[in-house]
Amino acid sequence: MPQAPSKARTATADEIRQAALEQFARSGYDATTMRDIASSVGIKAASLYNHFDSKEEILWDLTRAAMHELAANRDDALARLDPSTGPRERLAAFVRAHVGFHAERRYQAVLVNSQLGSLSRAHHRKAIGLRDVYEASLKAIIDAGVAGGEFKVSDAPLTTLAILQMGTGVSAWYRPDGRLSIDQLCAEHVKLALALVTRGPQ
Amino acid sequence: MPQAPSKARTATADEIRQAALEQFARSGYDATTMRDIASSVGIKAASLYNHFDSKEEILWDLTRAAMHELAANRDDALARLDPSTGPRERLAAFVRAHVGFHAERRYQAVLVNSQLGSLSRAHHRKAIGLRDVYEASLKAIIDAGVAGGEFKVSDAPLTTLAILQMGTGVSAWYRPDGRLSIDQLCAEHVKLALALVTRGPQ
DNA sequence: ACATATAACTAACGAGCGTTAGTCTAGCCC
DNA sequence: GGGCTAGACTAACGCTCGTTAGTTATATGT
Repeated sequence: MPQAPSKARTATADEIRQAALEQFARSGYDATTMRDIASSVGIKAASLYNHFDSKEEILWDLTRAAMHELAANRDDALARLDPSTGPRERLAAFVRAHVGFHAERRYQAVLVNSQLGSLSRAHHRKAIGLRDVYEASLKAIIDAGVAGGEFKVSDAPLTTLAILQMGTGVSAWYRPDGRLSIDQLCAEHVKLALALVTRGPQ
Repeated sequence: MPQAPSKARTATADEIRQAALEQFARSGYDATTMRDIASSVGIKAASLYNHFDSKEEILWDLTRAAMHELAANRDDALARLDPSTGPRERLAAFVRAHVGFHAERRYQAVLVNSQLGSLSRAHHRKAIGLRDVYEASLKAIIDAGVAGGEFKVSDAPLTTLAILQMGTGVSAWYRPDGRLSIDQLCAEHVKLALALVTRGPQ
């Protein structure tokens, strides 16, 4: 029992993280074995325990990091805006960040979107909490737009989920060699999201 | 090796289907054991093999049925329309059927949306084929609306996926005792979908 | 009533899983 | 240069998995 519990930032630990992320996202947590992960890194399964305490700890390490990076990515995008920026531009910035993350870092996105159920109960609760905060941050933008009269929505909570869900889905089908670049994808999604909060002349 | 290979429509087989559906949807295919399923039905794991040849066959039986019922549900909704019905009403009917299915039969929907990866390669291919046909049927409605000038979209394939994804997401969070009834949910989603194909005055 | 088929049971197999124990080796610090 | 430690290794444990074999009981059809 040598080193610090889990925060190890060594090169091998990062290789393990990378291999586990790809396989958890591609095949699912249950279908991925410790021997699979170790083999990708070029070591034996038992050696993984020099870097992580358990398989679930690897999943949680990855999930936690992905969710924090998703939030940080959004914060960066919104922080770049002038404080007086209106809701339309704030929504656009959120959607660009959201969709960009789900395309550019789709393995992390897939993990967050489909493997939360494999976490321990305590970690699952924390993940749901982070997700709720993330959702609330979009809802706040929409609510502000509605309050200011720039947005018109029939049901704000449902519209929030719809916008998130459109972008989340990107991680399921996006491929780097696809028809649209990430910038185009983000731009299209911004148009779609704005359409959802702008009741046209019916 | 007694009975017909797999088409058995006995009461016990249906109980097995029901139990497996719930647990596959709730916990995932890999995390559900044959002993879990058998226990829900009140029999032993070995007895499951009087009704199905393998665990994967249960999953495929359920997946296949769910996808066919999803398509049949859409066909019913569209068949009720007058042949001269315009694209807006056709899109509305599709979305009502799509969202209604994903709320009312969310276990089947979850299976189709998140457990396809556990199918054998041959079955997986068939499932992807059915999904592609389903997606194409929505795209055809959108294309028709664009061709007729009733719809204005920036990117038809992306808009198709966005509408599907909004509805698909419902199966992940809908609960029968939730804030909105299924009818309300469908009506809201129709509004959202129509907003996506109707470029307002920007 | 008796043969037959259906569908349950108990028992177990072989494989694979996450994980642990104990060992060996190479590089770093005094 | 000798001790120490990080991190790899081999071996194996205990468990659970899907599945099979063989047996038994309960209905049904004539």
